[in-house]
Amino acid sequence: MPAPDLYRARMKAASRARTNSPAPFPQAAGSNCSAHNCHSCDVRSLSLCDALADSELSRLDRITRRHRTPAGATLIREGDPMTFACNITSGTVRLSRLLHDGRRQVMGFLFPGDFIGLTRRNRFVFSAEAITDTDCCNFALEDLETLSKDNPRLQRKLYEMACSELDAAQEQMLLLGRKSALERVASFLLEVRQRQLQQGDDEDCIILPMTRGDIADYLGLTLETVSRSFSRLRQEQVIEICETYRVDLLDCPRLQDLSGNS
Amino acid sequence: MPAPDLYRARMKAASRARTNSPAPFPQAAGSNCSAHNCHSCDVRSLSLCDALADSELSRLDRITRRHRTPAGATLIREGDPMTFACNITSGTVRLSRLLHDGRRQVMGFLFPGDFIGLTRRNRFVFSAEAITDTDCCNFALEDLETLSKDNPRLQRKLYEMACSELDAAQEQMLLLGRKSALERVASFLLEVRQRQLQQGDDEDCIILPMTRGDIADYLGLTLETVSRSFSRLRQEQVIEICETYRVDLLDCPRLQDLSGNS
DNA sequence: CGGCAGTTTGATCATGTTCAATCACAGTGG
DNA sequence: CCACTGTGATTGAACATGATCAAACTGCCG
Repeated sequence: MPAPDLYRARMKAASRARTNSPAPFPQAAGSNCSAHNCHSCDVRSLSLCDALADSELSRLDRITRRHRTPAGATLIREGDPMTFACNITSGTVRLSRLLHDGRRQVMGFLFPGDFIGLTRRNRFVFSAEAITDTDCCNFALEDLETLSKDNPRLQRKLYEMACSELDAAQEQMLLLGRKSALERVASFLLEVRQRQLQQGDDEDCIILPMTRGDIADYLGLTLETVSRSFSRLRQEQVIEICETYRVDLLDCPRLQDLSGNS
Repeated sequence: MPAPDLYRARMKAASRARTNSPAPFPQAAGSNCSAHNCHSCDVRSLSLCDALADSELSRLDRITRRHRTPAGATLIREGDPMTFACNITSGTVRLSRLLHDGRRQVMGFLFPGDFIGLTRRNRFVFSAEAITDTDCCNFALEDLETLSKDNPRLQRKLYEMACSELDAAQEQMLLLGRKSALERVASFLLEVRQRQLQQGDDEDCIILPMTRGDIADYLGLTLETVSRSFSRLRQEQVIEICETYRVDLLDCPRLQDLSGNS
């Protein structure tokens, strides 16, 4: 059973810990994206907006359904019919898949700008759970298809997003198939750093809103092994664990070496 | 070092073993696909053809460069600039990635109809090697982009291929992250069966043109572990190893159970 | 026949898992 | 205010799965 309260506490603390914490959703709802000054885009930019000309944005607006999901709650349940796609605008989401006996594989962590729905299946094969309070924009699949039919740029954008995800998935296959526990954890820390750089947080102090168990299920390890790897990196002065969910990357070049990516 | 001669021998034997062995490339070069009666499509159907109206096929024809690669030879070297995409029309190709110290992860095996080039990177991050003699159609990336720019159906087809690959990659992440050795091997056999069903070989006797080492590097195991898993499945009467590279699936339901997919 | 590449099988080893105890921290209630 | 509780993290010890090392086997080709 998840513990929404604790998750929310973690989220709040993590949020506080960020130097320039962005305005949360309720305030941002009426604000406009810098590129288009439009309603559909959020502060952090809704990735589909980039693909649309100003004149087409109102159509996107009309098919957009905003949702807020509290930390610990479920956005999508494994097996749900795939009737909509979803764009995260704030928060962190965990995508995971279960084997019949309860073994879990976390397929990925989603941050603002990330998209759910790049699949040809007619049901979701993973569940999506909010790790922190999460805002997203949902689009009925048929609406999105209608819109993309006469929007080559939107179609192109979807294609590019799928390709990017594929690149990331292949990177993860290499990690899961061939890397040692320490290499996996080092790679993970660098991946999170990379994501947070893209978000504009340009420090070497990274926020990990997910639990050690989540990280373990993402890396194909147990939470104990993840914890031991963190400890070892700390002992070797490569990282500093400021708080459980806040890690300072003291020596990124070293971390790069340890990640196995030459 | 690869052993081209042996690979070729394996391929020939495997080919002979198929009941309805299709005509190899040299003869098929002038033949036309059933759907369009066109030059670009091969007997086994070139996936891009499906997306094009008859009138547009000549444009595809003009940018198509056919290649034959002998077994054991390299189509793409890791690090090569991504200047072209590639559609396999016959044969089997291995996509693999190396870690600096030589550990190898096989990202996938490609069969007729499969496509290389669904990425946003400007260099190939994997190498592609022909396991058997292989025919493919190459397209300069800029030509393909020009063509897809005013062909929404082609753009859509590329998007769908990327999504399919993504679904497959996520399946593989679950396998690599959470399945036991035996479950991985069982899943692999069923995957190959599924692929060969799609190719029209509707028997429970599957052909494995790749070596045990290739399979191991695909499943994140060692070749010894793969071999032992095969032996165990044989002992338990779930499969019969007719020849090294030909396996009879005696009990598919059982294999399904053993694969971990409930 | 001998050599070679690939496979199979056995014995030993090591990495990461499992089981278990303790710690840390926040929230809660007497 | 402080003990009590619950969740998650850390650390230790024993264990197991799969890796590594090694030898024998198979089939093909020269």
